[in-house]
Amino acid sequence: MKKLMIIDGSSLLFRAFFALPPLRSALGTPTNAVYGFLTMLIKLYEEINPDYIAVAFDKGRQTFRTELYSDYKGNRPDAPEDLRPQFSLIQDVLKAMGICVIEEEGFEGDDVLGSLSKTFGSSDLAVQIITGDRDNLQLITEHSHVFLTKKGISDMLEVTLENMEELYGYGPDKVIDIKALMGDSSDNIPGVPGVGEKTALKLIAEYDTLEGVYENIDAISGKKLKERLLENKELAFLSRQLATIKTDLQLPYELENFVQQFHVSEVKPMFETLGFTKLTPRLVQVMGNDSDSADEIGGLFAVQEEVSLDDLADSTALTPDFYTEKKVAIHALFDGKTPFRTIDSIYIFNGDFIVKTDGTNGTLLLDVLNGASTVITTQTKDLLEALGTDKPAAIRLFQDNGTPRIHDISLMAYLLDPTRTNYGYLYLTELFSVPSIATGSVDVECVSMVKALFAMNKPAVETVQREELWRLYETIELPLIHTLLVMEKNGIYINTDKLEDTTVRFKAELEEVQQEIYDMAGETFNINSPKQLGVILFEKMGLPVIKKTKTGYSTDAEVLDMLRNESPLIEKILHFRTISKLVSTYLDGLAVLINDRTHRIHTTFNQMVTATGRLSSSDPNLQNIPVRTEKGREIRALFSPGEGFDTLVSADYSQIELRILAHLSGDEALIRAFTEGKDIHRFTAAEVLGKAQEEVTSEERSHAKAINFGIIYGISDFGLSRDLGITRGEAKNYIDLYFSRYPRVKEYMDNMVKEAHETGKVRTMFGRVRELPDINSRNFNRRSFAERTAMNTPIQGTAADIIKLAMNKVESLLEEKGFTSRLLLQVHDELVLEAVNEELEAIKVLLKETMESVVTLDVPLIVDVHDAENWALVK
DNA sequence: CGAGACACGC
DNA sequence: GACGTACGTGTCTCGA
Repeated sequence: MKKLMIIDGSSLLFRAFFALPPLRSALGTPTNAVYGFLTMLIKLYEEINPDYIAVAFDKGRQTFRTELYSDYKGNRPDAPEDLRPQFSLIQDVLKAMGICVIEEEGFEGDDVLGSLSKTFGSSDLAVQIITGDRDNLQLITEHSHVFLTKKGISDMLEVTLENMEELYGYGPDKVIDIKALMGDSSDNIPGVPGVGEKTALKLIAEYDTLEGVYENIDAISGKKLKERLLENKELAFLSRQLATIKTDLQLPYELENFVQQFHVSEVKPMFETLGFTKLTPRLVQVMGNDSDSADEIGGLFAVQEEVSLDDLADSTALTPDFYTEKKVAIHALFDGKTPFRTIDSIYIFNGDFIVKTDGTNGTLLLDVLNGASTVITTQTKDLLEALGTDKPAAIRLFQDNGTPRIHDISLMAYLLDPTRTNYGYLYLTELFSVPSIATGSVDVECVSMVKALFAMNKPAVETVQREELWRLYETIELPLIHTLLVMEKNGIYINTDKLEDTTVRFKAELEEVQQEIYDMAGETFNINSPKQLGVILFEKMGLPVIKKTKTGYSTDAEVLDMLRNESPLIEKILHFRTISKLVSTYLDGLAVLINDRTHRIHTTFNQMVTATGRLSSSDPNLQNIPVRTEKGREIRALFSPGEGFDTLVSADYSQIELRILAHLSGDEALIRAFTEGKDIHRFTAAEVLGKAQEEVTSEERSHAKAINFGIIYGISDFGLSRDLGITRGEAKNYIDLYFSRYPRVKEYMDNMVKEAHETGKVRTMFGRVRELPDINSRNFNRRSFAERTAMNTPIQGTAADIIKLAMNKVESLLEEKGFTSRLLLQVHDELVLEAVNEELEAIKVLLKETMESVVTLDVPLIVDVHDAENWALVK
């Protein structure tokens, strides 16, 4: 049912004024009452979520009541000086917020409330009257409720036809008759002198109305009382007239006038002037926004309908009836550290009821998750983590017919647009057009979240299916959650003795180099500060400035490399940088992340970070452990098989991206190179230079390697010239030559860019999509970037698809065959496992066969598998 | 606390 | 002629 909220503006403003300490805007205007009023308004929106709203104010001191009785409200003091200007201020603010403000000359706000309530209240429209004045209780009907402000500004009491008798001992119809007898000192309504609340209540309870009292006057016991009643009969009837709120004013309003037209752009500047900095977003959240500045406020939607915690049941409600064969939405809060967190509390919504419970009864929760037909959540990995122990919880991801049971809405959103930085509720509610999350207590928010989740399920699934991403979700991404969690929980062992030893040695070396640098520079400075280093190199020593950054001289490795011959100091700086990086990021960084219980390192694999579909790894990042330099490999050598395991195994795809390029482009020469098992860089050099492969020099090969690399990334002659230290013209020649030898590659690249221009997106072999909004930008930079992305993403993304598919398959085979050996890491084109000797050969075969056959391309996929006592030697 | 510079991986 | 290899994460400095 729709709701009309009518606010007694004068009453609320008074309340707010006295409830809050004095506040002033920067210009000195008192603002506390206005601020308090708005705070109450937000609260009301949260509680009532009205469809229509009007605010009524008193107008003029002279009303029909003062004509009847000149002393009406005669004893009321003037409003405080600081309050008076706030009456017009609040009206301006409300009007700016698109809220209908009503004043009626000669009448009080109450009369407007009464008349609106009478006019509009019906079985189709519930009226909610907001006031601090109990007189308004007379307006209560079956269609109109009164919310009375109590103490402060946040406490409200809803009075209805049903509960009024209980609360006050009488109903709405008695209010005016009681008042007629007892009077009201605040309004200076006389009543019958000597009759107070008690007597008035008793009389009306007995005789119903004022008329009834006088008709039965003889039956009234107490001589004095009878006398007073008779003496003041006229005054009593006058008092009743004064107390009676008018409900028959003809007001020129239609319901449509009470639809709020909220425009942030109009309200925000006003609030800024008043100094209400935090109010705008809160208002936007509860009132929604008329799209005029969705970007500015983050595109919030209308807030959810009222979130009541009254129906929040505990775990006793989790009977099979609650979840069996039902869709449930789940949101949980966690305790502890990854990947061994536990559930602090969990909210489960089955579309009708919400249960909140803790994680103590894990079996029950597993039953719920496995008994439901569909589990809707954004926390699949976290739930599998917290409900399992050293392995992911045994929760079925698929129904028997193979369709996903777990609907991870965040993961779906990632597939729909992988370029975003987060997939939280704020974004999801907007993306799938459901009301945004209510704010308030943790309970209110979590309840609001499970409700939102439930509502998102349908639009999310439909959108994913419409965008042809469902298959990707079910065949790759959903099962991957399990695989990733297995690896996270497994963790990888680090040789701590060796770690300590290496740390000591590297730190000593760092000290030494640092001292040498200070000696050579003739002063001490912070070598880690590019700014200070720049001063030494380019000002003190006068070395040529090669490159500048936004903030000063560039001192990066490329620059220092060019300055190598200028001073022996440069070499030392580079050396310092290398060691410093290894010590801080890797040695010290890894040491603090060794788990106390497992003595292993447990990274987090993130599935929803990269724009291309790759994984990322963090805390720590185990995908960028050094490998290129001798010193760096000392870090890598720290990673070893843990207790109960004998060796580390690495399986890496050889040239997977170039192979994918060969397949996708269909280029004959490239396909032939791979089919014949050629060294692709040597082959390319020979092709491009038009000579025999045996005659290719190592320099020529490395140039070709750089070209191959560049091709994958969307080459430019400038980039290549910089990489190879050749002129741009020469680089361009190389590229042209490359494309002339691999014509279908050129064609493929052009096609990708063309397709992107036409459709605004590109896809991988498995349908993973990436939108390229800048592809038709007039800005050269942005457009060029998008074009390179169009060339690179299908290749890199397809590689990501393939290895994800492979690792899922490897994991399920390891489980199926009951191997002890297990997956530890994925590094883009490499899987790392720890194995026991008895299984080693079988594992190696399993890896090679599984990974190579996971997809059939026009070129062979080749996987190199090795094992060794540490990760550095596994090659 | 965020931006910038830098460096590590694929 | 612009811009100038894709994709990440972590550490450190520096200034608000």
